[in-house]
Amino acid sequence: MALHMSSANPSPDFAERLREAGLRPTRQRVALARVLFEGDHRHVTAESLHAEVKATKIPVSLATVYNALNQFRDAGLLREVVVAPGRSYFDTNIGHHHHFFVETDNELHDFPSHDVTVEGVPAPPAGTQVSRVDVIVRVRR
Amino acid sequence: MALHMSSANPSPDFAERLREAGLRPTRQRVALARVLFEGDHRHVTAESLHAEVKATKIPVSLATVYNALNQFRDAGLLREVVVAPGRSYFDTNIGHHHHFFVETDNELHDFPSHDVTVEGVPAPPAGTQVSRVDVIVRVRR
DNA sequence: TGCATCTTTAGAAATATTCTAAACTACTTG
DNA sequence: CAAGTAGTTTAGAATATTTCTAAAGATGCA
Ligand SMILES: [Mn+2]
Ligand SMILES: [Mn+2]
Ligand SMILES: [Zn+2]
Ligand SMILES: [Zn+2]
Repeated sequence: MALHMSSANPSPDFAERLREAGLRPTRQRVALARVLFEGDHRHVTAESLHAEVKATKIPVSLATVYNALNQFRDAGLLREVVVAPGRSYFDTNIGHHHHFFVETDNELHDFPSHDVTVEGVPAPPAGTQVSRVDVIVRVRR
Repeated sequence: MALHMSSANPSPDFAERLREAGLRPTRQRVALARVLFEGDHRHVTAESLHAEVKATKIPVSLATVYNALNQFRDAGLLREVVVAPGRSYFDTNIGHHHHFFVETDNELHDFPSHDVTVEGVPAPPAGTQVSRVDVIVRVRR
């Protein structure tokens, strides 16, 4: 019986992916990319990612985690989802989708947007262009 | 020619409204309620509201503004809209509506939801109930 | 290998929000 | 209307998140 391949990463050459994004593949950035991108899609906070990477014995400071997350986001490798004051998640799923946010336990779950339609939104304010539409469905237990 | 009445406040008895919400109508809370509720709908931050109320010569601390905003929100007098890390707005419009967020100048604009439909949202995670659906249309100049 | 440039880091700083505990005030009851 | 009490406000400290600084370190190119 064959092992499953990770869905989105047939050849996990993280150094190459970073170079393509215009970022030097440093030890810290490669370690962060590996944790972020080698498995299924994730929603991480700076703190949670920092804890995970430190557990792999690669030395990395929290400032570097913030730097890298902001750079990855600016390069289009991640998107940022803000659900509550002081609760910012970085999302490795950069395709079109929306979120359930379970307020009672601070969990974020994806749902695909291919079935979701947001209709009837009026024209944006004069002189502006839409950059993204976020739908957050807040739920509680 | 008659003066217009403020749309939502035919009799602006703020003390009474606070009592109905289970809050003692203290000098600070009445002053905050007046600024928040006497005109049209508003989107304020704790800092901006603090500055406004201090300008009316009612002494009020920033801690009290935070306390009051959280209490007003918990009482259903306000809702909170989080658009970016560290940018939380309190919204005096508690009816169903959604927002344009102009990222380039941190402005929040309402749009009515009576024309907006969000369709195709899957069933929420098992054991949870939807408390609210937020649609934020992010735009830039 | 040498060098310029970019990156990482510890620690300080900035920002936003909450907490503490003491002083104060609104409502109740006599 | 004079207590009494429970709720409220406050300054300042604390917490939490994120960014900045400047010095040391790593990367990639010649
Ligand atoms: Mn950021
Ligand atoms: Mn809050
Ligand atoms: Zn997601
Ligand atoms: Zn609004």
